[in-house]
Amino acid sequence: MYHSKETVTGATAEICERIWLSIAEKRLRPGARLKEEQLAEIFDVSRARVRQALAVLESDGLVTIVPNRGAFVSEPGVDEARDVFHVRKQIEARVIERLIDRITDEEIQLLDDHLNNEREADQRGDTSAIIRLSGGFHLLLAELAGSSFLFGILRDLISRSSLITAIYRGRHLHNCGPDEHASLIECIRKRDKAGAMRIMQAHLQHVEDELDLTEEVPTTRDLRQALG
Amino acid sequence: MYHSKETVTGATAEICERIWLSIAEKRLRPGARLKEEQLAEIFDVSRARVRQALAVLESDGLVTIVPNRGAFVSEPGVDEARDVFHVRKQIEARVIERLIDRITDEEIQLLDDHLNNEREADQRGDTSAIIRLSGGFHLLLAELAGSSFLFGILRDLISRSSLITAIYRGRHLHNCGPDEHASLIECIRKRDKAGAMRIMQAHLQHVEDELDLTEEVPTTRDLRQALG
DNA sequence: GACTACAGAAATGTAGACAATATTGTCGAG
DNA sequence: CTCGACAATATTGTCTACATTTCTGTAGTC
Repeated sequence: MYHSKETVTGATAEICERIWLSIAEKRLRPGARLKEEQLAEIFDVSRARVRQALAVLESDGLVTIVPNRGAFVSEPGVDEARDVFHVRKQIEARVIERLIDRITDEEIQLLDDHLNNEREADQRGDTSAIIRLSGGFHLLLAELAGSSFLFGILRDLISRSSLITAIYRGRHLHNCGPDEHASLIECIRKRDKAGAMRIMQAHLQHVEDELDLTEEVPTTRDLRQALG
Repeated sequence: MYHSKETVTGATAEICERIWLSIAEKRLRPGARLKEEQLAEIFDVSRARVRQALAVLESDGLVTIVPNRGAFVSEPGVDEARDVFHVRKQIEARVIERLIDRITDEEIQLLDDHLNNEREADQRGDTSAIIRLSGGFHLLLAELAGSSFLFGILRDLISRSSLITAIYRGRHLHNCGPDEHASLIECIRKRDKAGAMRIMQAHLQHVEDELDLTEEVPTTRDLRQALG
C-alpha cells in the first residue's frame, strides 16, 4: 500500500479503505444509503465494527450520519468542492517545498517505480488500480516530504477530491493521468522547486477545470431544496 | 461553542470533545490508559459509543489504540512535535491570507468580543476556560476565513498542539496569552496582511520556543527504549 | 378523491453476556 | 534467591437480543 503509517487500527481501517475505494470508483454514489447490517454482511464483520468505521468516515467527511436515520455517502456542495481544491493546492505546494529540500536520489527512484506502476495499470485498464495509484502518487510525495501531518491532511483531501470528482465530473473516472506526474518527477530530479510547484499547480488546476462547479447538484436527501 | 460545523454526530462528538478537553487541561496525561468501561461509566453512555469515540480520536491522532491492549493518550515524539508546529505555521498563514481578504467589520467585532472573553477568563484564573478560549481564538480566525476545511485542519492541529505542550512544557499551562491576540486583531482591523502574518508567525514561534524539544521524552509504554 | 391516523416493517441505538487475549500474581524447581 | 511455568484476573473484542425511532403502506373519514 501507499501509506507508511496506518492512522486507524487494523480491521476498522480496512473497512474504511474499502468504502473509500468504492466511493472513489463510483460504485457507491453520493447520497447512497449505507445500511449497517448490509455492510456487516458484505465485509463479514460485526455491526459494531461497521459503526466504528462509519464514525471515522464521518469525521473524515466522506459519510454523513443522521441520528436514528443512518449513514449516507456525503454530498459536498459546490462551495465545499471549491474549498477542497483551494486548500489542496496550498497543501501540495507546501509538500513540494519540503520535498525538494530533502529528497534523496534513492527516493526519486521510488517515484519512478510508482510512475511505472501507474503506466502499467493504465495500459491494463485496471480502473481500481488507476484510482488508487493516481492518488497514491500524491500521497507518496507527502510521505517523502517527511511530514506525517501533511500526509494525513493530504490523505483526507484526496479522499474528498475523489468524492467531488465522482459528483461533478461525468466523463472521466481517474483523477489525473501519469503524464503530468512524469514531468513533475523530472523537475524534482533537477531540484527545480519553482518548476515543480508550477507543474503541480497546473496539474491540480486541470483536474478542477474538468469539473462543472457552476451549478449546485441536487442532493438526494434534501429533496425540498432540490425540487422546491 | 466556537466551532461552526459539527463534524461528528451528537453523542460521539460530545465524548470526543470532553476527552480532548481533558487532555488539553492535562487532566489526562500522555500515555494514560483509557479503559472503555471506565469511560462508559463516567460519560454515562454505552461501551459501544465509547469505542466509536476512541476510533475517531485515534484517526485524529490524539489516542493510540493497540489491539487487544486498549486505548492510550498518544505520546508524540519530538520530530512529530516539530512537524505539527511547522505545519501549523503554514496553515495559520493561509488562514490569515484568506481572512484579511474577506473579513467584515461586524466579524472583527466578533474577534473583539472573543478577546474580551479571554481577558475575563484570564482574570478569573479559570484554567479550563483559558485553554478553550485561547485555542478558540485561532479556530474563530479559521472560521471567519470561510474555509471549513482549513477550520477542520486547524482544529486537529490545535488539539495536537495542546497535547504536545502538555508533554514538552512543564511551567505554563495555557497555549498563548491574550496580548498577542490583541495586536493581531489590530493588524486585521487595518487589513495589514503582511503585519498580521508576521505577528502570527512570531506568536506561534513563541509558543514553540517555550517547549523543550531537544531531547526525547521517555514514553510510558516503550519502557525498553526509555529505561534501556 | 384527498387527507389523516394508525399499524406494521425495517433499521438504528443500546445493553448485556460470552469468548479471546494480555497482564499479573503465585507456586515450584534449581 | 532467581527464573520459568502456570493459574487467576482484568480488559478488550464480538455476538445476540431487545428497545426506540423512522419510514411505509393501509384503512378510514370527510
